[in-house]
Amino acid sequence: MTGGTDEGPRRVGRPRADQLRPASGRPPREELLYAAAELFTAKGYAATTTRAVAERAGMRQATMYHYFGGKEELLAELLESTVAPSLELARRLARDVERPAGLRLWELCRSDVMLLCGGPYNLGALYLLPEVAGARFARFRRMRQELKDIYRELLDGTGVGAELAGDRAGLVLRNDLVFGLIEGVMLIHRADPGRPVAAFAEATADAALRIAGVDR
Amino acid sequence: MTGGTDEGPRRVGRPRADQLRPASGRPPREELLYAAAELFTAKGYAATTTRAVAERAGMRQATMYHYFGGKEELLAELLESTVAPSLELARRLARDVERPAGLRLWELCRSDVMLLCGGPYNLGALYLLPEVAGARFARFRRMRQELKDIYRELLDGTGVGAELAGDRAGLVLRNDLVFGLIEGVMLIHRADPGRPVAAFAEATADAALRIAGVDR
DNA sequence: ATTATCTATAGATCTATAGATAATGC
DNA sequence: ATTATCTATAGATCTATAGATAATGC
Repeated sequence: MTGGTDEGPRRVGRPRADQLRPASGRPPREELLYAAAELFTAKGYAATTTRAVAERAGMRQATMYHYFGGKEELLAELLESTVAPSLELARRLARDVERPAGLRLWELCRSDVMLLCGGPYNLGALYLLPEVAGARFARFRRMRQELKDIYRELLDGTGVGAELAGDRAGLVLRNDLVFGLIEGVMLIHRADPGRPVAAFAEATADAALRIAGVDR
Repeated sequence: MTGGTDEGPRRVGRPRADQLRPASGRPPREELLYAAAELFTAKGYAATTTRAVAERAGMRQATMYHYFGGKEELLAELLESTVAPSLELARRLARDVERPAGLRLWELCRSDVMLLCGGPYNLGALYLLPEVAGARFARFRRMRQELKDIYRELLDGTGVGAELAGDRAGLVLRNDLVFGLIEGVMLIHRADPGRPVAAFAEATADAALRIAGVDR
């Protein structure tokens, strides 16, 4: 009873107007990223205003600029922080040459679906935004490309490459189909957001391997 | 030599400023739809201004309002006119009970990919816009839902339903996966826009049936 | 002194409407 | 008279910056 309730966090800086600070306990920078993710995925990037992001994060519009240079920086950071863990796993799987490539490809697909659909908001929808093609997001696209190259490496390792008898275009096409299914998984998740994500991720990874023509 | 060159089209109404009218020969309403399709698919809906649409169509911003009530009306018409031919084919295929369901499903997938990727601009990208969830586009979404129901009807008819032994959720999931692949086909097309579309459409239809678990 | 916030606002849009204008049609 | 267009603009934004303010830290 005497102890640690959070009545006064003793913060540096001018207090916020009203009781704007949200109860989440997240630091402001993170709170802004969460707010941006929710709004960008739900309404799109261009349709989301800096005011909407800031106020959902519990601060006034101008205060956002204390933490980020602008809207583009928010999206860039969200994109890169989404693809980063996926790329990390992919690199690890690529080195793990003991296990069959088909299993590793399946695992990568499953994990990516979890990542894109499993969070509190649907990060996968970020990949569908037309703005991602913009120059500001080149770094994200480079990371995404490296990830895709690992998909191809794994697909090649399954023996599909041999089956296609050196038909390079055919291999690239299969990889594009697999990668496209995963990248667009949000379209499927949206159709029934209530479906348990873990089972959905496995089913989607199964589908990806069926597309690939791999028996796992 | 004497005859019908198009020097003076004798148009009603005030002439356009400068030589704004484009050489395409399309009527202005259609020209606006083309311009909107190009811009919406390339830059997104919210990021496209009415000025950009109008000027690409060769007229001043305000003139657009002579043909359309606003931006939303442009997108609604584009969405509906894209799904309409697909829905028409789907209805025809649903009635054509003589042919095996797997073949008909394949044909529907192939045709949808052609429709979404085959045109001069990539209509498929319209389906990825976050704005499509908006209330104004309910009619499009209803049409899209009817199309999706026919996908399921055909999938059910392939015998996958029997194989899944009345596992309704499993059937719905497979259909979501198939439909999601087709709906997101633009993500795959984007990866290599130069690929010949006809062959790409067949390969994608093949992939869809592999996802479905149908042997065609 | 440093920090996190606020208020206020300049400047740049963007949409939609009002009303003028310059053709053809009758 | 009708039509297709134009010019001009009101009103509503939206982004990013300037500069004030109210805390803590030393």
